[in-house]
Amino acid sequence: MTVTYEHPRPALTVDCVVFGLDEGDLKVLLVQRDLEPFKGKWALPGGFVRERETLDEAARRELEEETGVTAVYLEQLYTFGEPDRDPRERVVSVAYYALCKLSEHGVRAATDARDAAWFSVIDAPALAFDHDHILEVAHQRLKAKVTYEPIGFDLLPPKFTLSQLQTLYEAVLERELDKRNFRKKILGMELLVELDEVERDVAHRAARLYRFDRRRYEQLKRRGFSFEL
Amino acid sequence: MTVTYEHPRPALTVDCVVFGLDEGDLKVLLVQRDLEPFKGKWALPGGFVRERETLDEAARRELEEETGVTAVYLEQLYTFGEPDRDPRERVVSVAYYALCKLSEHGVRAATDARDAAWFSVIDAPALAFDHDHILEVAHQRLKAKVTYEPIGFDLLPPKFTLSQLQTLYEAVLERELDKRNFRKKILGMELLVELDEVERDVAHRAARLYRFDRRRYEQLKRRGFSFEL
DNA sequence: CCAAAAGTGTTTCACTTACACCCATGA
DNA sequence: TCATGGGTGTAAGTGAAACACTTTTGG
Repeated sequence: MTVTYEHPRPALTVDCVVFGLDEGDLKVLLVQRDLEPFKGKWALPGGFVRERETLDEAARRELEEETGVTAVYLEQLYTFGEPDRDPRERVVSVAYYALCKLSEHGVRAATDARDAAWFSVIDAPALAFDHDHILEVAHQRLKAKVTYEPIGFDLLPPKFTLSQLQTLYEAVLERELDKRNFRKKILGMELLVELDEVERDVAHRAARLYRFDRRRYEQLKRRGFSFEL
Repeated sequence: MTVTYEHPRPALTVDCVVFGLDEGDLKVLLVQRDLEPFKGKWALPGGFVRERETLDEAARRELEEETGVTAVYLEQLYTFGEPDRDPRERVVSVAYYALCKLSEHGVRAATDARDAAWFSVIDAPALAFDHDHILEVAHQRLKAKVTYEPIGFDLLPPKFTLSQLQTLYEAVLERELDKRNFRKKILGMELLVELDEVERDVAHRAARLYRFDRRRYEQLKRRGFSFEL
């Protein structure tokens, strides 16, 4: 038996809010539009979902095509479907947010891709479509999520100092943290592995490097442990 | 200037996971399909998004059309877009979850609408499409959200006893709570108004009735208060 | 008077918070 | 030797958790 349907079919896109961390500054990756509408304006990377791909795949693909960024933490954020969010026609957009290690992607995004660049999240330019709003929602979500899931590590290089980690949290949460209490809490979770290495090329005492033990986290989580900052 | 686009256009639907509370039992509202595919199977209420309505509006409309339920807490949950989640063609579904006072909607849903009925969330029947999965995700979300936003009150009648409230939390969270600690905590938030009324027609000491002071909650929230169970 | 649920305080323990100085290093 | 951030402990306070009996009411 075959059934036929008649119903409107809005266009479907994915858009990605990609966060990166640059020296204590939370940044977002934007692309400059080279087509109308909003030609010349900055926007979130994204594009149409293809026939046979999942939404997650579409987000990853568009991100890679438009900015060269790959292999990041990626999570669906929210779906925006106001009828007039695109002036041409109805376009429903499934928004994602992503975290990436700016150290590994900073260059490619600027060269490889058409017109991609990193902007500070505070004082980003006015964006095309409703992308300001999407960015806002993504930032809120990141702030919330970072306190109860250890996703912050996806913004740092694999080896990092405790100060870098603290600076990351201060940047994302937009408030200062107490150094001793922060270290006590983080180390007390036993999710970090202390490496036999220190940072290099600093004009002061070199800090010890750590790495995040993701395997251990998964293990603890299964036993009911919950990350809490 | 006119721009024309070529890209696939999946069908777009909304589906609603409606929760209700029946005597300490968390229930979900389902409709029986009267068309192929999955004819005769139970499914989440939902349907196609119209040309000029927002996704939220579509969710509310479909819910009302299919089950008669109105005026509930409604929040977007997640968008499901696996290419083969619908056997006919590609259908992307924006899922919502809703809370309603079963006391006010129990009857209508069973009579007014085609084939709607309430099922216990634990031991619901196997559902059409990927609706089992959607229900699962919604339940997880509800469990999480109920601990940091006072949305549980949307499952209770306007006037309720502390025991009812505790039973609600126990049902949603699937664990027991300590009576004295629960009351201490809830009353300490000063979000409940003690009424000059007690419950009626019970074969034991009648409990005092309370109502949730939403206005006060909004006020406190703006001052930085955060609900936490 | 019995059954059933309402209502009520205290103690213990763990965790959060506030807080300041010495150390190691490279310039 | 100086400037810069690295690294460390304790005390006080707050909030969570455990726990049992008396009261009220209707049947």
